[in-house]
Amino acid sequence: MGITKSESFTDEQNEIANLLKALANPARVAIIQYLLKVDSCICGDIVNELPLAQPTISQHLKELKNANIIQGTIEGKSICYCINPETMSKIESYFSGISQKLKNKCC
Amino acid sequence: MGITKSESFTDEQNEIANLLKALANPARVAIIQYLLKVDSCICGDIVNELPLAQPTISQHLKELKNANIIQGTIEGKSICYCINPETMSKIESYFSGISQKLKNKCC
DNA sequence: TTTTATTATCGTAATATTGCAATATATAAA
DNA sequence: TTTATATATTGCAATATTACGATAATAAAA
Repeated sequence: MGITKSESFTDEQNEIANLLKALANPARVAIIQYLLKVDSCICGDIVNELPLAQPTISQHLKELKNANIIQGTIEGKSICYCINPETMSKIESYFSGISQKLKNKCC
Repeated sequence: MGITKSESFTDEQNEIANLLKALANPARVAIIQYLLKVDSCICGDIVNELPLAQPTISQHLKELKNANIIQGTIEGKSICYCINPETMSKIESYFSGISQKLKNKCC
């Protein structure tokens, strides 16, 4: 059906799935890596960095923004995007929790 | 186009994206959580646990297996699935690396 | 106001994903 | 061998995602 049965799962399960979905694309991974690389926050030169058209980048940024993974602040006629450390930290906690639990198990 | 321009990105970027894509679904998040909860490794009673049909679960397990996030060993007439701790640890490292880098920046 | 630069939105085509019924396969038990 | 149990595969319908050209919206500069 192409439609995920979100109602069948917990809010937490859906939240994690949505966060990971926002990151689960090489272009968006590249955007995050670029945002990490540049010292200061950057704006629309992500378009010059990646081999994708401007509307495509804009769409990817929107998805990252919707998921609260990045945030953008208007700066003159351009927009400065940067990573939201809180969301990243939430994702990190999720995986470190899993790794922790796995240490006490065998397979 | 629905097609991701994978060739335009690095192997690492594609690898991370693929790992996250495998986890980016509430049913698969639920499967992972269930696998974490049960002490011993389990088999096909995931089907009884989740509100999805058996072929759907089987497909999700296949995706998790393809991504090396879980592994299954044949045990009699059933199959015992468990989480692959190495892959999980790889994902954890990726995010802890990001969080680490973010500590030295501001936005 | 007009121009220029920057980002967002719309519309659309190509492809991917999700879910399930039906069915196949494999293995143990009778 | 037949039957029962467990899992996988196939085929399909509904929906989602990815990418981009065209165009709109916004705001600074001329």
